[in-house]
Order: sequence, then structure tokens, then C-alpha cells
Amino acid sequence: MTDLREANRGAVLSDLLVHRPTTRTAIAQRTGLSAATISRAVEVLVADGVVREVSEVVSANRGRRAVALDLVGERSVVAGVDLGASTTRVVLADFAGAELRRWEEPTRSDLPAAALADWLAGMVTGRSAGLGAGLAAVSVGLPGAVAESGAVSNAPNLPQVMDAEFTSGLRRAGAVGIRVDNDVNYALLGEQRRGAAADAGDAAMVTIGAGLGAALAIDGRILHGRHGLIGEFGQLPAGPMGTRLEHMVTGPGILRRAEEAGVPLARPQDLFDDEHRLSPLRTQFDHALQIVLTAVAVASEPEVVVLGGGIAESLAGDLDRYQATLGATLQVAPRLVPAALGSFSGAIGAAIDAVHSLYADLGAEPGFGGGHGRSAAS
Amino acid sequence: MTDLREANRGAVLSDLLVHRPTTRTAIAQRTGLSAATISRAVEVLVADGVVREVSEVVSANRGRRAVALDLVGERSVVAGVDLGASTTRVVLADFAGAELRRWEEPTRSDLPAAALADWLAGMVTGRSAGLGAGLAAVSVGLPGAVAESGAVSNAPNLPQVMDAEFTSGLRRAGAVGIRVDNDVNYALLGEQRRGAAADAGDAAMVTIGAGLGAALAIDGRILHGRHGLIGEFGQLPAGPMGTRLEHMVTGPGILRRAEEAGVPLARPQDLFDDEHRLSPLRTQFDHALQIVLTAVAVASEPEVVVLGGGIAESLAGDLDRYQATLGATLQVAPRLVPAALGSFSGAIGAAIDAVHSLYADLGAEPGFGGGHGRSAAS
DNA sequence: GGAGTTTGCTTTCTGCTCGCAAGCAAAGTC
DNA sequence: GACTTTGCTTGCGAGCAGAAAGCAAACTCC
Repeated sequence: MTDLREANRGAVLSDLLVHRPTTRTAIAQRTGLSAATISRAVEVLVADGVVREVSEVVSANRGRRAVALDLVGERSVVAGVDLGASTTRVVLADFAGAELRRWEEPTRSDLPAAALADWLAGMVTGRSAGLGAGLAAVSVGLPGAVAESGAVSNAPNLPQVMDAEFTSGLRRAGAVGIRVDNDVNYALLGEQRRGAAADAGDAAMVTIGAGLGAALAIDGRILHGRHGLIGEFGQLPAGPMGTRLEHMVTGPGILRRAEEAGVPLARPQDLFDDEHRLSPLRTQFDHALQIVLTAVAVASEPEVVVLGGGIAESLAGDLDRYQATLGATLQVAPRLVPAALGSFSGAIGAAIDAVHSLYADLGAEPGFGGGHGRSAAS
Repeated sequence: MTDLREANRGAVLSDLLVHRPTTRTAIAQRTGLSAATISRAVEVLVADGVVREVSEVVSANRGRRAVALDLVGERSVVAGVDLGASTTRVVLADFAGAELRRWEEPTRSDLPAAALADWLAGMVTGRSAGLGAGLAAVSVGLPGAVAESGAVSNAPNLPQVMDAEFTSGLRRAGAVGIRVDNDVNYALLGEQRRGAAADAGDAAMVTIGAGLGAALAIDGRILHGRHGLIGEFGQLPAGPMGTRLEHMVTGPGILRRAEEAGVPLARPQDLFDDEHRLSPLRTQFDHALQIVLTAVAVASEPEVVVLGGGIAESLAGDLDRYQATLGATLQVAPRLVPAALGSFSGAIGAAIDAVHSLYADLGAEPGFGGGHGRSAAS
């Protein structure tokens, strides 16, 4: 109950972030506020240069044409980064969330923490130069658990990021607000806003690649946990002899287990060739994945579970089968779908989070899908 | 934003529900509202007979003594019911949540759905007669998943409750508001408010008895899921040969597995005698429980996991061991504690939910720990 | 034991905001 | 060209919260 007027401006912005473009009347209906209040709030936002009237909306209605409102995109640029163990993907977007540029390059995983941060910051600032507006916010997803304090743990595939030097280095390099969160959390956010989990309030994502990660969202909100451990289903000691599931289903785990079984594979993906379809290794993989999917399902009861990550791409043809098994186990099973944004889910989600962080500064409530990310605290 | 004045009254009530008794000034501090506003709101509540000034608070402060405020208890009586597969436990409480009476008796599991509802309703109304005030709300916890719609599923140990006749019968028998939810959800609510999970916003509960159940709370809110399936970790196919975990750790499952192994047990509890400490069956049980605990931990990252249920009582001495294993698996492991309210956690939690439902009618926000239960919809 | 002080609560008053209703504007319909 | 529909803005009244001042009841200290 700070300032009611400001709160209403925030509500308008929040609505505009999700429904874009829209009209004053539509905002009034969705927010439940009166048209008069919306008009007054929009007036301020337009004066502030945050919102702009765009060309009139095409409408089948009879009366006066509504004036479409949209966010002013050119104000500034944000970056969403998915710092993977092997590949780093970046998306630059404008203030309105429109994608401006995307690229990927190998992660310099050979660098120590501070140098890695410098490399990342240099790459992003370098490539965002000359876009007209300055970089206003950066969100970085990384393969580890990010605590409320900003501390990173559980990142075996890119251990440098656990070093406090990494986050502090990032903050030093860029003058702008930097937020850090788990890569899968961002990927789920991306899929919720622009991908396979659109309009699913309860959704989950599982990524399988170099590591196993999961993210859970309930009522549009991504669950974090004080230490960021929510979703670490790879820790489940449910494999044979109590092996952790992450050793059963991730790329390095598959290679090692194949070697131990005397049938070495050239690449983890080979396990999903037809010739291995009935191999014990493949059966164990399926079983382990089934446990993960069931755990995700009963942890948050998502309407949809999005599968992403390098290994998951090889599973596209088997989704129906997994879905069927899941349905046999649970009365109500979630839909199992591949990531619609592909390997860029995480970067896109990070960019969305960065945009959100800017609007949060303007008073927008963390509405549907909001409240993500963690600002890199000192 | 309905009526701001009413909203403030609700905020005062919500605060009073959690901090009881308290003073006007204390409420003002906690809610952030001005003392004037609180005074005005309290005035109305006292006039309505919902709140009362009680004897002055003993204080070490120097100035004028604050007048303690408390809820008026005698207005009405609520009942919390824990309808177990074998035992039914009931708690009667007054409007202020003070326990009036508790008892338990064998569940008439031989009865069909409608008759079971009649038996339950008759028992509760009969025993609550003559308490001065009428029964105003009843909350029933049962061993199954309760959907938003009110439909019950996943109740193998008391299948009658899945029959729509049961809930409709309950509603017919009692004229008052009846709410139904999963028994473990209520048990966790009880432990959060009066027991082992007090002042833990993020908490979880696992009950092991005739069935395996779990409940998760994040930020004081118990997670439900549209179909009430959140927490059904017994469905995890993580036992040997893909056995569901509920078959590994529950009473009936233990007996059957012991028989299959050629070492029949008289009672499931016998598995936890010293003589079985190193038996393969016990090892398998420990492993299965470890998986459940890990899954609960990474599903919601609770500060504390409360263990309840008949089997869990036998585990009291082993909690340290489980805790140690959990700590070895996870960087940050939750505390593992037995249910402080014993076998009445569920009934007490249900009674708290019933009280909450009454205050929700008066405008109290579902604050910390609120928003539980599901009204038995038609 | 009286003056001063601290704390709790109430009352008065001011400023702010919202929603209603009326008015204006812009489109389509007849 | 009058009428209707729809979108937005403006004028007005009511409601509410908070600041500040006032009253009340304790304690402390001289």
C-alpha cells in the first residue's frame, strides 16, 4: 500500500507486459479498474516515455476505434545469457522484449572465474554496442543452483561459476543491473512466455544434457527455494545401487556407464540410435528418466512438462512412449513436449527476466510469470 | 480492492489469527498500517463481537499499558477430522482455535460411501452437541488426493471416499460449511501452526503408515495442484524392478514384501526391531525412504521435514541416521523431526483450517499458512 | 506526592484517489 | 444527416488513510 496511484501504474505496466499491444478499455477490463483510472495512469506513462500510442487497432466493432498502446522499445537494450557448460547463448532484446540479435559461441570453460566473467561481460557489451540504446539489464542463467544470497552451488559442469569471484566480476564489468539464476529456471520462463508452456500456469521443465536440471512453476511463478535447490532431481539416489539419477541420464554419465558396460559409445546421443533401443543401458536410461518425470509431476503437478537440453533433443521421437508410461503411473499426467524455443529457451527466458527487472523498477508487479531471477547480491 | 476499510479489517483479523493475543500497537507495527487505522478497524470488530479486549498485558515498558485484544472464542465451534484408513480422530475447537475436546475411534471402513459419511457426520454432530455454540465449520482430512473440484482420487486404503456419494453425503448431513483435503496437507498445517514446523515458512511433511503421503509448503502456503496430486511421491517407480515406493515403505507393503522374502512379520513395526536392523528388507526400506526424503527436499527445499504416521513412529530413533545420509546427498539438507502433535496432527490441522474458513468469511486474507482446504464443491 | 516522561490509544483534519456519471470524440448504421 | 455504438476524458462526490494533536494511563525521579 505504498502509493495507490503508483500501484495502478504498475498494474497497467504489468498487464501491458503480458498483453501487448492492447487498449485502455481492455486493460480496464482485465485489471478490474475503472476506465477513468486507466486513462489517468496511461497519461503518466506516456508522459514518462514508457508507453506510446501506436496505430489504431483493427477491430470488428462498430464504434470509435480504440487506440492501441504499446511499450516503447527503443528506450534501452537488455541481454539474456545462457552460460552453458560448453556453449554460451545470448539474446539481445529491446525494452519491449522484441529480440534484436542472438548468437552462440563456445563457452571459455578453460578460464578461471574472474577471467570467465570478464570474457562474458566483454562479449555482451561488445556485441550490444551500436544498437542505439545502452545496455540496461543483463540476466545470466548458469548450470547451477543459485541461492537467494547470490551464492552458486551444484555446478559440477562449470565449477568456476561457484566462485564468488565470478559474480562479483560480472557486476564489476557491467555497470548495469545483473541478475543470475539457474539456467533451467530461465528456460522455463522463456517457454512459458514464448514457447511450449504458454498459458500454462503450472508448468515444469526438465533439461538433460551435460547435467540434469528441472524447474517448477506454480501459478505462473517459478519456485526457487532459499538455496536454489528446488528442482535438483538429479540428486535422487534412485539408480541401481543408489546411483544418483544425474549419473544415469546425462551425457558424461551415459558415456561412462557405456564404457563400464563394455559397449563404449562415441557420443551420448548414440544411445538413442535404433541399434541400442533394447540395450540394458537404454532401458536403465528410460527408467531413470521416468523417475525424474514422475518426481517432477508429483512435485508441482504441472499441466505440461517441457523437455530441453542436448540429450532431450534425441528423445523427440520417444516422447509419446514416455508420456504413455507416465499416464499409466499417474491418474492425471502432464503433457510432455519438446522445447519450442529449442536451445535458446534459456537465453530468451533470461532476456525476458531482464526486461522484467526493468519494469519492476518502474513499479510493475511481478504478475503472471513474474518474480524470477535473483539480483546478484554482494 | 473491494472495500479498503473491509480489507484492513481482514488484515487485522489475519494478524490476530497468527499472533494471539496482541495489542493495537503491535498490529499496527506488523501490518504497517497507522495506529489510527488499526483503532478504527478494531472498533468495528469489537462492535461485531468478533474481537474482545481482555485483561491488560503484562509489560516491562514504562508507559500506559496496552490493552490486549483477542478473538472471541465462544461464538461457535468447529471440528477437525482426520479420517484415517483404520482410525478416525476428531478435534473440536472454539472460534479462537482453542481445543475443546478430542477423541479417536476406529474408522467404520466396512461401510459404503454414503453410510460412512452419515456415520462420520453423526459422530461429530453428536459429540459437539451441548457445547453451548453450534457447529459452524467442519474440515475433513482423508487419505487421498483431493482435486480443486472436490473429487477424490488415489485413496486405495479407504476407497469409499472416492465415491461422489461420500462428499455429497457429508454435505447433506451437516448444514455447515464442509471442507475436504488430503490428510497430510492438514497434518502439515497443524505442525506449522502448533507443532514441529512452527515458524518455518518452507516446510514439508511425510507420513508413513497404511499409505505414504507428503505435503509441501512454500512461503507458508501448502501446495495443492489442480488435482491434488502434489506430494504423491509414493507413485515414484524407484523401487527394485520399478516398484512404486509406496509399496516399499507402507505397512501393508512391508508385510507383503516380508512374506515374499520368506521372513513374515507379525506387524510392520517389527521391521524396525534390532533383529531386523541389518536385514535386506530393512535396507531396502531405508533406501526407499531416502529417495522419498530427497525428492521432498528438492521439490520444495523445506527448512524442516516432519515425519508422521504409524510407521514413522517406529523410526524416531533412526532420524539422526536418515538426516546424516540426507546431508551427505544434498549440500543443504532440511531438519528431520518427528510430528510434535503426534497422531493428532491431521485432526488439529483440519480444525485450524475450519477456523480459517470462518475467518475467510469475515474477510481475513489467507495470510501466512492460510489458503488451505477445499470447500466440498457440488 | 507532584512534575515530568513514556507509551497507548483516539480524534480531528487534511490530502489523496477512485469510481460514477456526464460529456466529448470518432467510428459505423440506417 | 440523424442515430447508435464504442472509446476515452473530465467534473464531482465519497471514502479512506495518515499526520498531528489531544487525551489517558502507567512509570520515574526528585
